[in-house]
Amino acid sequence: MQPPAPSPAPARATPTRATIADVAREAGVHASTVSRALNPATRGMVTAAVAQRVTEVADRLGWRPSAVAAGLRTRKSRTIGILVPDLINPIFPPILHAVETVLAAQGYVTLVANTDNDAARESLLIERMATHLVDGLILASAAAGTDALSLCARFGIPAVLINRRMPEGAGCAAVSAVTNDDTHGIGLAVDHLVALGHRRIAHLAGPQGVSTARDRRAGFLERMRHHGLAPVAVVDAAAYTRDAGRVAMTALLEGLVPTGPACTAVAVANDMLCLGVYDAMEAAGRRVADDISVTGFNDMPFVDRIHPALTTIRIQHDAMGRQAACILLAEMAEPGLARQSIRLVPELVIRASTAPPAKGP
Amino acid sequence: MQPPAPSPAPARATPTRATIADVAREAGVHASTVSRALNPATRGMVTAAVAQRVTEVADRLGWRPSAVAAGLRTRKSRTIGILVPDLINPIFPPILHAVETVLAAQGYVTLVANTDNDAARESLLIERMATHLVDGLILASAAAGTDALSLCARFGIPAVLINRRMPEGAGCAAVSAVTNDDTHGIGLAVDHLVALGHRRIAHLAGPQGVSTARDRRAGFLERMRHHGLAPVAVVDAAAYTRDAGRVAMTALLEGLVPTGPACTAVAVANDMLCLGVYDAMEAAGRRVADDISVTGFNDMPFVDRIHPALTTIRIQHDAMGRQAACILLAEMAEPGLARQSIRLVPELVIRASTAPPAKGP
DNA sequence: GTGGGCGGTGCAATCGATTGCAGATTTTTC
DNA sequence: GAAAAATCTGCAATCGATTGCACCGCCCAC
Repeated sequence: MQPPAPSPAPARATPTRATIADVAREAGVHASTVSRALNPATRGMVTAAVAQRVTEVADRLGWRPSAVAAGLRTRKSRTIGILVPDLINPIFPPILHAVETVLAAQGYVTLVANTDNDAARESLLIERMATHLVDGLILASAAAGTDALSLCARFGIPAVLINRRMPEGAGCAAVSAVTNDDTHGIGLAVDHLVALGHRRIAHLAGPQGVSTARDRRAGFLERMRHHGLAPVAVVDAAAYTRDAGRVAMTALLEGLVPTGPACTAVAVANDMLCLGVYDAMEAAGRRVADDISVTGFNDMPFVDRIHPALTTIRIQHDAMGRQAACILLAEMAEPGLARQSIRLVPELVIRASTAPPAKGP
Repeated sequence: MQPPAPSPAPARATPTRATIADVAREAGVHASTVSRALNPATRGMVTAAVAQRVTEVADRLGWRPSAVAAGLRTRKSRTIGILVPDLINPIFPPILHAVETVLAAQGYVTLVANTDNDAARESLLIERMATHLVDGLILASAAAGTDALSLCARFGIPAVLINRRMPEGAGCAAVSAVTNDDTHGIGLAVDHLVALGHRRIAHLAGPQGVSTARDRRAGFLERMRHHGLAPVAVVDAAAYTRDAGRVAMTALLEGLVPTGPACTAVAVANDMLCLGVYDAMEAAGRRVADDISVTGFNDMPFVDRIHPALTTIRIQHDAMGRQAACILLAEMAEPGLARQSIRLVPELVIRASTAPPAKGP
């Protein structure tokens, strides 16, 4: 553009972006001065007039900073990685949205990836993100038997867990976490069922590799004991998926798992599983609420519209995302900061999937 | 680790990653040789023995390439940006998942961001991604009156549209797109309703700024004409949200929009709107299917479990994501490639929200 | 036996921005 | 009015990997 060279079409072939050197030349100052003038943090180091002129030239030339070049020098990419076990599960998008909103406001960009609940894939993704020099990592995919945390430590990447904690043993104090009070939450479901008059209650648990499943299972048993009740049965689903829920519930209905007398209610570990529970009950000709009451967990979007509308435990998606993002920002700014573990309190949402037990035949 | 220096804790303070220079020194070769040995594409340029030795040393030192440094030199970040209007809408996660799977297999990492249907935010995000030197962009957020495409052109970033096209005028030929055949799809819904015996059919359209809404609206009108029917009413929702659907349907039910005789069926532009339609009908004491049949669009997850189960148009989430990713990869590799526009064909899924019209009173 | 060819390596420049240091200028202070 | 301090700006090194070019041997051929 500036040298009207005889070369045919540099304009089209290479829309070469202006660099800081171009701006410097045009503004008649040194590149370092341009850098200082354009960086809000260092603007104060140059004369107002110079800053003004440089800014104008930069605008005119359409200069955009290269995060890559800056990142190489500063070892900061202004990029945060987020690992999610399964984006298809509707509880994650709202959490992600909150995280992204907080981070975007601070000028960060987010690298989102699905682990598909696969530890190997998770490791690969963390390595790749390390390669891209992410400044921090938000892990919603924590599970037992995973290298995630040790990889982060090895690469020196600050991390915050969200929704799921690490298993107790695995140096859980080493990393901050924002989770729900799952124990308390499932207790609310038990209380509600008991209050309705249920005594024969089963638990459909999640995959025991993740903390939400373990905590809810333990919380269920504890709260049942508190009420002086013995659980009719506890079945573990293989994954937090609709199909795993269907399979587990089918097993429960067909007596394929050791159970006491037939249950009148089942507290399910998660809403996604509940969809499968509904499927299984429909297939078996049993009616939700009328025959067996069902409670979920998460209050994920749209479960108020399924039939019958699901009684569930509402978690604080938004607060969870926000808090995690804030903690991560704080720990990135000051790595020595004490780790914190925030437990958000969930609430019971009563809808139509729970009802008093049918009077005995 | 290797030099047991007296300095207190370099291990903790700076887990300095090994660089290519460290590997070179340790292996007794020049850095450029290391680079060639470690890059699969250039491995052939060095002796097998050297390659072997370098690889071993790199492993031993735990060397990881710096995508940032490489990116600065090569002007390729191996990063792809994806812009989504609203991640909360469950049709996007499956699409994203498909895109991510294809790209991850090629070693790319994805930068996902929500535009929240806000043009300014979209521009900001594109600029930020340009700053991070994304190699390509997948835009699911295309809407009229947006700078997205011109920004991409300015920054020289290849882009592929997905789900939504650009408005006809705006140089639509300049960019590839993978979309649904929305016109055909909504026609299937009309055909189905007509076959059930409906004659008084309304259309609840989406926000007319986006192509899916425009095409479905046009397709609806066209197909009605084909059947020799005049639409009872056409209402535009303000956005593709549950609440906008409720508002629009309420207006329709209360006769706030010019309508002919009361409708017996409404073809809705999208499943998310349908949730609001159900809300509005419930509030007005009208029964879905029994009083008014409802069809959706997208077959988003879980609409088979709402009550009554939604009759809708199924789109090919997975194929859409895959194709878009493949096209983008191809265009990145060969920028001169002719643009292509792929139109996927949707299918009708009949469930319980549609029924023959009630016999007149 | 000498020249050409070629495969393998090293050298050094490069990508674009940042930053410690030093020099130049101005301002403040006694 | 001179010395000291404060303020600006330029210089050059740096971050880590890539790559065009040159060079060095070695092999083969004539």
